[in-house]
Amino acid sequence: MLRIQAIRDQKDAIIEALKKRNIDATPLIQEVLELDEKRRATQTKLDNTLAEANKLSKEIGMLFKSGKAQEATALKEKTGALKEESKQLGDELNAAADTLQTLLYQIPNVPHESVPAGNSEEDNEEVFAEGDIPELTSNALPHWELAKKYDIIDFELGVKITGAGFPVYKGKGARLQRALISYFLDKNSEAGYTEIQVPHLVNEASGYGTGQLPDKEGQMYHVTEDDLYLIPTAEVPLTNMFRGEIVNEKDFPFCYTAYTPCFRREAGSYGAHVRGLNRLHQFDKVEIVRVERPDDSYVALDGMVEHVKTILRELKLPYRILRLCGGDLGFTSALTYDFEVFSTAQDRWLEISSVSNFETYQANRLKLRYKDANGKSQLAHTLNGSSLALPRVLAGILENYQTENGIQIPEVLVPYCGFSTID
RNA sequence: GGAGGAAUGGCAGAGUGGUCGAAUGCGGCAGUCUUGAAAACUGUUGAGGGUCACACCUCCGGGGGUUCGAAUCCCUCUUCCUCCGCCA
Repeated sequence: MLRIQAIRDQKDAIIEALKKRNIDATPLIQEVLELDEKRRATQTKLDNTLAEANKLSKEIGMLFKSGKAQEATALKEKTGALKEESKQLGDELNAAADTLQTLLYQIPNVPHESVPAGNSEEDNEEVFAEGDIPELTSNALPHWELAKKYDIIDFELGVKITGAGFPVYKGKGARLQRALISYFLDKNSEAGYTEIQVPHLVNEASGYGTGQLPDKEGQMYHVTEDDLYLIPTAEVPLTNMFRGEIVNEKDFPFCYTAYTPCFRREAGSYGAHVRGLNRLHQFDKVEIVRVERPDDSYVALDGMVEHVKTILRELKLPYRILRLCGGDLGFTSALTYDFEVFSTAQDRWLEISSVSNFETYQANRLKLRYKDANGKSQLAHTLNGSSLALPRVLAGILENYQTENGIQIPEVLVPYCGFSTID
């Protein structure tokens, strides 16, 4: 959520920047400012009323103490009207504050200046590419065929147990999954990210903290009995560790990594592009999250991008990095880099990581602050990225590493797997 | 799941109707002393709204109530602890 102070100070710049997202925020911002004005005016009135009531109460106390009960009783009568007034003003204040909050939730984050304008993924800007696209034989198979051929992933079995989008990994497939998780976690730990295990269900407040709520509840599985949500990403519990915290400036940066399964309803996604591992309701992901001092957050973002690069380099997968355009940028993000691996047998790019800087947008919702040198509270910056999402990396490995004699395991994974070929 | 107890500032912990945003200790920060550090001593140290700055207002787990007045009394929810039951 944008800071109301920022909207007051830089209204025009914010409206201008939001145009990159192809929205005209003018009416919304205008409404916000009017409401903010009203809220503050009401607050002042209420404060004055309460101040008067407080004063009277004190006087009554004194009078009773000095035995002047009659005068005290006379004063009591005056408080009735004040009470009535403050109640009404309080209700007005709450109503204004609630509406203001609702409006603020509707304004997306302001894109970073480097974000290109654009409407769709077509307009994303390729900023980097690396790795050779392998020459496959003419009878090369997409990963879902390979999974069946070597009996390592069973989609039908998942349908039987749960439903579409819940695959069952078997034998070397399961082992390869576990190897990837361990490998990613090890790489992240080496890079200074502290490994964490988090709950896979979160409460409503956490959903609001990172921005899944109130807008995207349809994307999360909701356990209504206990009012908990299955996490769509480890970002939610990891970032919410900091909800309501005031951290010490000298403790920056905070770097965490966690492996979790991720649950997404993916309502409305069907068709060829969601075949196999391309889009699932449950998948595994290793996430990295950072909390930074505002001045350092873009250096940190670059650092995260470099880190993910080293992993893909070691896996020897062909990939590219896109800077998302305004139209494709997530609601809460200021700048996002997507990593895509080339799926040779499908002849398409698959998104495997998304690395974002949210600046103060999440921190403002989370009330995640630090004390600056002057002892003032400031909002921190939050960032996160996948490092990495498993299914599409797996798809990339299966397809790009397929040979006549089976699927070769990338060298760095062999020690984790305990085998070098799936055949 | 049943019975009882508890929730106060970074932490510990006092406060059971008015002068309490809250004693005290620890921790943090600044200073004195010291070549420097430690110790000792002195000062300072919750958050939010509001203001040019003050004033002022709100917050003692969340919500509601009683009262002129609530950290303190009542209701309710949540969480934690103890005992019992169940159990990976």
